[in-house]
Amino acid sequence: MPHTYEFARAALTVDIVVFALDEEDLQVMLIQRDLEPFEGQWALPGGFVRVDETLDESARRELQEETGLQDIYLEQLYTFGGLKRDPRERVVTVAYYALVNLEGHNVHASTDARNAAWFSMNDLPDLAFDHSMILQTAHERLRGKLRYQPIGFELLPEKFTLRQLQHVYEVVLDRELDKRNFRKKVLGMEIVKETNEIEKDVAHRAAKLYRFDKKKYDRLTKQGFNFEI
Amino acid sequence: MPHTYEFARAALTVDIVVFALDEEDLQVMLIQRDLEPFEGQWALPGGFVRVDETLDESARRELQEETGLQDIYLEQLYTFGGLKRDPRERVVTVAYYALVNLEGHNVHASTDARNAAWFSMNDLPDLAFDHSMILQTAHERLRGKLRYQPIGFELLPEKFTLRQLQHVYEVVLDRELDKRNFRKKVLGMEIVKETNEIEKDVAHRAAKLYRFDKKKYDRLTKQGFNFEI
DNA sequence: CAATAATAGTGTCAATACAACACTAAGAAG
DNA sequence: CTTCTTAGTGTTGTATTGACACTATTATTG
Repeated sequence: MPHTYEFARAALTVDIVVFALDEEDLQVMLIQRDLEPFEGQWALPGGFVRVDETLDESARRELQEETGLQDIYLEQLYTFGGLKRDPRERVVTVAYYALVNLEGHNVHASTDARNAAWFSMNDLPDLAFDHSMILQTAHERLRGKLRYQPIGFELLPEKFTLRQLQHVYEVVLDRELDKRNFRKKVLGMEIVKETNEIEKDVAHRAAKLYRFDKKKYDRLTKQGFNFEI
Repeated sequence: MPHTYEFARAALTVDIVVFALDEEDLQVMLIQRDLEPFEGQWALPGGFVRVDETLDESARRELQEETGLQDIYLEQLYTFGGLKRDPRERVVTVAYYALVNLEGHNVHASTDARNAAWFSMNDLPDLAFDHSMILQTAHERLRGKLRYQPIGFELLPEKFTLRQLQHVYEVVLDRELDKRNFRKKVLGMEIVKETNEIEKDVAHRAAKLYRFDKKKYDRLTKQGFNFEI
């Protein structure tokens, strides 16, 4: 047994699972690769980490470059370090996941001469590298986190109806919720506050708009409050 | 703005937060560094990832080399990639946390001519690098995870009393639990099964020993059962 | 061997939280 | 003014939680 080993100086990338919500489904942003390997295939947005940036910075930069998204919810997910996950050489990737609302941000359909698009989580193409596994891990994490922490707001515009909020939970948790119980619970937690506006341009009675009460949320969190839904 | 950037080929390490439980406190294993930087200071066990091993393999190998521990609960925690976390050069570390029971494994007090020791989480020395932050992150994760998943068994020997199990929860969650309610809950979940043995060498009535019922646990988990305590 | 000391082991009840359930109100569209 | 669509609202039975105190068993000690 040798006394010295070759240490990995792995190429380091970040990959980002960007979730959003349309009327129906949970959506994820994918980018069509314009380079080998996996040229033409769909993949998660991401890229190499630069020497002068932290992992978080790198993830934010890639997101901005590839999708135009800025100032959104972003959280580190997991680090994937399989030996053969990139056929060229060893590449370790730090995966992140992000939540955006489609109304508030206008997402580049295409940047860097690359083709970017939203896909429903219920109708995904084959993905490059091990990105399917990363995506699955992100989906599980989102479900788990939403259950206990109010991150559903990140998928909605600043002002939203309780119907929309319920829809977030139904889509992500993949089960129907009772309207009355849901409203009781959310209003009971007192982490949304009513605005004096109502939704516009709907062909029926308009619902009140609410806003996430971050201050109250932070105060309750410090007291160890539990936001289970 | 240049068209090419220098990509990070960061040195990659793993660091492992090994938790155990003594009669009183949650304990963590630390190793006294015998090299610069931070020579003489206490640090988490860990080391460089080799080119031919995955991250998980690397974590298990380091754990084995530095503490003699094998076949224990090990889970990836978070990846720390701050620019200055190592004063020599950029080093990205993938942190893991592990749970062991002190009775079942005999842990090297010392390996590699290094000084290894258990420290109470309530009485920690200054740590090298950003290891205090890693340790804090691990502690939060352990608390969060224990709350919803039955990993408390990993800190106990194969056969244990309900008193011991309750103690795990009390120490990790840092609050007292009611004995009757705790027993009701754990037995109600049916994920422990009684052995026909009792504890030995105690100066009072001996308690029954139980064993974690992994099969039942797996079955219930697949059905989406929730193990909240 | 009797008394003591230490922990094992057990049940009830009140308060709270949860889940199931259906109708009226408001506004838009024709 | 009729119809359509979604907003908005309470009650009740059931299950879960949390608070609470005593007897049983075993080892130890005098």
